[in-house]
Amino acid sequence: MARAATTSDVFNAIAEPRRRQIIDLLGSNGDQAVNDLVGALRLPQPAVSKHLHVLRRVRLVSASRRGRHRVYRLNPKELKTVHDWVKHYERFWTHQISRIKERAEQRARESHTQPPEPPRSKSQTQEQP
Amino acid sequence: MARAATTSDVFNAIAEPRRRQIIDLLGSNGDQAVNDLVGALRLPQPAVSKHLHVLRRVRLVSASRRGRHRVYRLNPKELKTVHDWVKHYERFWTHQISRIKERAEQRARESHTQPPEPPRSKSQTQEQP
DNA sequence: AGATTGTATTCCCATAAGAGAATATGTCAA
DNA sequence: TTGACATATTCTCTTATGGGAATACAATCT
Repeated sequence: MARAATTSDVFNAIAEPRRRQIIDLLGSNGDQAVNDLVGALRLPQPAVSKHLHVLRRVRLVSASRRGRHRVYRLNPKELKTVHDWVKHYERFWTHQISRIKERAEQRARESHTQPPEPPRSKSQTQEQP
Repeated sequence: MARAATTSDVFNAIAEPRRRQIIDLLGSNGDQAVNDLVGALRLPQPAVSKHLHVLRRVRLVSASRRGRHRVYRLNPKELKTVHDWVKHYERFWTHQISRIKERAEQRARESHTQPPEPPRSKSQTQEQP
């Protein structure tokens, strides 16, 4: 199997930095026509249209005609999926107290799931990628 | 140019559902050896090793030898990048009050950036992808 | 040393990507 | 109509993916 389509998922759609940039622009400046985004992103128009196409497939944006322009609007609710997933890990970097607590729980989990193995001569080694 | 490498970025790394699953497993069950993950994911071992390789490249996990096992540990701090980005949009779905406020601000932004265009015969049309 | 277990790496394949260039479609204006 | 403008679609190309299968490497046991 190849990599999942960018349109298969919000996670895949926002993996592309340009698309996050588009989201940010629509979020901070409000609705925009394609050419406004082209100007801001300094990217050829077809590229922008293609990115918008992906974002529309996953419903992160919606489009409406306005004269000859096509105005895009952010639909931020679709980002909730991402937020919901990643917020579980928020506690790991927020407050010192939570972090200390986390480490204790971590150790507890380890001692539950990892029954002490027989002693080993060469013990654990930290590795770099 | 092709799509950015999965190892180029935390965003790209977590686009793959299996890798998010691995992160979740390491997060909830604590450190795990590869075979533990293989059992939980019901995926061939090489596949798991490859996903772990990607996660290690972006520092989402670290590995250490323990006898013949290789134990992987989650490094959740790397998810902060994602959280920081997506939390800007949190207000859009949390409380009703914020939402109403947001809509007002949105309208304000629009009236600033979009000078009223000449009247149009066929007015705006909502479109589906 | 040889066998066994745990994990990583390599090779092949089908699929899709994003960029660039060219072109098609759609809408208003004279 | 013709033409200009705004946007979308289609083509080609290079590159990377993730799965499967086979194999390589590493550590321990007998």
